[in-house]
Amino acid sequence: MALTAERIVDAACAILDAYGLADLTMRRVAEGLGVKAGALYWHFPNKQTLLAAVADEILAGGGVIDSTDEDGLEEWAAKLRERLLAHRDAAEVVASTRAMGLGSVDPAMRPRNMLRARGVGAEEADGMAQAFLHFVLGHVMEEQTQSQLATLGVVSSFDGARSQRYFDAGVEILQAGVLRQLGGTHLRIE
Amino acid sequence: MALTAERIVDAACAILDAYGLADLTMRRVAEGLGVKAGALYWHFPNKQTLLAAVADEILAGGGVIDSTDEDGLEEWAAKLRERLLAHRDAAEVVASTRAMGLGSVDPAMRPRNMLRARGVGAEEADGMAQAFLHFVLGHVMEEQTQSQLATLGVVSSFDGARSQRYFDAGVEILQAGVLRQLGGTHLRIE
DNA sequence: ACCTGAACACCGTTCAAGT
DNA sequence: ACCTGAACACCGTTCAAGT
Repeated sequence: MALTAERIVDAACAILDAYGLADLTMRRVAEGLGVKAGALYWHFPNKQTLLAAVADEILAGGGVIDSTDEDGLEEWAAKLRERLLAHRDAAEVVASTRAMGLGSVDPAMRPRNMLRARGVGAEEADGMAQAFLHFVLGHVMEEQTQSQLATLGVVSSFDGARSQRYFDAGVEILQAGVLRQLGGTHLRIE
Repeated sequence: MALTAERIVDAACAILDAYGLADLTMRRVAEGLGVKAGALYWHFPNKQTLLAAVADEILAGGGVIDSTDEDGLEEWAAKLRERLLAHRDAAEVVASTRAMGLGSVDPAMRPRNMLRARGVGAEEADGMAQAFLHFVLGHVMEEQTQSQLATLGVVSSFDGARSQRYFDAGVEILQAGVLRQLGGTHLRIE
């Protein structure tokens, strides 16, 4: 089997899911492919770039454009959260990739387009989309580390239902804020 | 000079400011103090704990409780951002420390108390404070990596004014969302 | 073109031994 | 009590050399 970028990304994802970001090392990815670590550097210039490809895989994962255009910001946020929760430490991977300016899948594109389609100006839509994205990433990041700590028995237990409520509340606040700024005419809650 | 936890934290902060989080290693901190790396482990059980102490220092830094109680959420957010921008990679340090459940300074306490003082229920205030905090941390995290990348010449340049506008816009959206929920029908979190 | 072998310059952490 | 010396088990990355 030839070593391809895709196979490397898949192996990296498998390690991420099974052991977490801390154990996602070039040596372990190589080992999972029956290859030496140095071989990976023919396909990726460095670890960061590989991680960015993993982030892209996470964000693009499953249905490509399954969400109908009728969906609102709340649905988008919920779907992004689901996608992140599907892979261990995914929020951290995406957040750091994003911060470094890497990754070709921009998770803020959809909300930005949704807002623009409803008449919001370019910069304003950008700001709103970023606010949503920062909230989702921050929330899921904390969610994933907390649940991980609970699994390790370091902390009592992780209350998933409570976390879900906090997420919904945050999204609702953001949604309400957007509504208010638009004069409540362009957007609908729900 | 005796090696104390405080001196170690100060040395770590100095390295953080000068070289960034990537270069904040136990060995370098020790070197800065004219001591061997192993010595640090008599004062801190591990690197994470030292980093948590650094996060506390960053958050508590300067005026302890200088902000008057008359300040609103916007002022709090602006001050937190300022504090984070004062140290390189500070947002990342605080975010990861927070996610791990470490650190004794809780940056969400003030906004939570402010909201509670205005009659918001406990869980609701929690959710709102978290939404604000996630946004601020996410925003500043990206701000700091972007400006860092600009310094390294990797990316064209960092537009501070634009970033400031985005921050203000995000805070305003959140503020508007909170206002709306306080004014009209209360959001039910359950 | 694609991968191995082997090294380089690091890490965090531990712990006997010194003082 | 507090720190050194020295090791252990790793890292990411590079690159001559093999095929």
